[in-house]
Amino acid sequence: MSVTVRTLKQHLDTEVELKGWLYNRRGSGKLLFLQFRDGTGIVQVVMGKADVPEAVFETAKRIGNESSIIIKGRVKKDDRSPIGVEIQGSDLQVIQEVHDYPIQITEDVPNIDKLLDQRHLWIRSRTPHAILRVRSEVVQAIREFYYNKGFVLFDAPMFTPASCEGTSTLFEVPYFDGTAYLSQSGQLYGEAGALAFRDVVVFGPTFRAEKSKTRRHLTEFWMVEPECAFLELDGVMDLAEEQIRYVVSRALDRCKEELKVLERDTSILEQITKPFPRVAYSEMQGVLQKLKAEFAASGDPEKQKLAGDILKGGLNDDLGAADETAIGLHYKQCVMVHRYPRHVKAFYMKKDPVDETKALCVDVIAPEGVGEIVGGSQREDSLDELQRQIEHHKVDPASVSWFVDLRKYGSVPHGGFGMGVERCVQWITGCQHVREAIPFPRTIYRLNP
RNA sequence: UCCGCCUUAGCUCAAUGGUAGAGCAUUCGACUGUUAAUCGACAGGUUGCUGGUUCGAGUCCAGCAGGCGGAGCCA
Repeated sequence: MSVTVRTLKQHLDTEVELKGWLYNRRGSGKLLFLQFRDGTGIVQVVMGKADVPEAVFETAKRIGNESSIIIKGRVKKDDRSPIGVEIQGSDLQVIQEVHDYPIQITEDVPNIDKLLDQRHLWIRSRTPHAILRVRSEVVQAIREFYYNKGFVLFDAPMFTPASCEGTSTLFEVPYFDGTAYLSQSGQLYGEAGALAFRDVVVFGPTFRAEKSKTRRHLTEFWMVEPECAFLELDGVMDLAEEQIRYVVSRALDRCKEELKVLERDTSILEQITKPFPRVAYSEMQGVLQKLKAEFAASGDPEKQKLAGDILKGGLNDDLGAADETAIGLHYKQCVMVHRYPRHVKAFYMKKDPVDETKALCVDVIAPEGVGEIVGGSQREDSLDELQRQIEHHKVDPASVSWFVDLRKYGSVPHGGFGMGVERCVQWITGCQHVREAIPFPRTIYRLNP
């Protein structure tokens, strides 16, 4: 019977056939331990010289890592095995023999660039395999969360006429006789969807031509962007909190094996069931000033260095990376910072009626150094105010005239947010580079493989 | 765009300005319970490129190239 490693426990003490690849081999003159990989897991095949034909034993001894093979053997319970079972091998058939596989099994991530050159092969190894399985679970959890809430999946175009957010850099592509830009957010289209379907979610890749070279940036990344009619800022925060909590719990629940392989300390992730602190930007300034003094006075040189960079942008600016790190260290939980100064935020965000210098927006800052994973807001629903902001932010009016229409024909309060899938996966898996959280990462200096 | 760091064997890294080294991987050998197996042996090099200083440069200097981390911007 042909089976997979994942289901082996259901076949105890039966003869099975496994199709896959040789992951690694240890052995002696008369006993071989083949680490066999089939994509669903890794199992040890034990092959005694006396138990198989001599030609089979010689083949098993000879073939190199990643040779494609078919194994026959009996499934045995074994407490020494990480998966509880091993295979008593009786036959091995080679599909393709390999001898020069370029990646070593002793794979930590000392030089990510060299491994990324081999990304098409590296994804077979334990660590990337585990991370990408968590990603798959995270994406599935996101889809189910919105589907179960009755949201309509509302796909936004990738080719767009112009920028959604004036400042960021866009990828230009030739488009017949003109120019198109790759989408950096589906949000504006999501707003049109929300006024048609009430609750929608845009989920797809987005593109940013930012020349960032950090552990947290990609030029192509996936973003989930819910957008809801009649949802105000508090509702946006509720939705973001509920969604993050759902996704993290699902990963903790269904990716235990993967997180074990990744040696992830899940103690902070498990705090996710507690409410997220919601701190107004103006209040956070005070918290940061206190943290700055506290870190400077601590004996820890790393914290002292961090203290120097806290509130570097001044008291009325966007929060910087040091501020986000400090917030993560202090709260050890996802923190929602709301009502930033309007001048640092995008044109479509609604102004705070209580304080016109602030926007009705929220950023969710994840702990453990990942930084911002969610940015959202209540949207400006007043036609006059939106037009003033378009002018003020120097957005091309022609390219957003359809968007302005949404404020002419049945405008209502509405809002939503965007969450970066890779940053979320980076946080959950604790992987060092966001590049590890996507199968084939695209960055400023990498387009291959 | 700016700042800092790195580039030596397939990989990870050593080497006061004075003969180019180790671990892992590969190859060969030993081993019936290994889990990144272990042990033994062989082999592996135009020290990123170009120039300079020096009796002598992997090492010092300049330029270039590639990479990494960070700032800004963002998710």
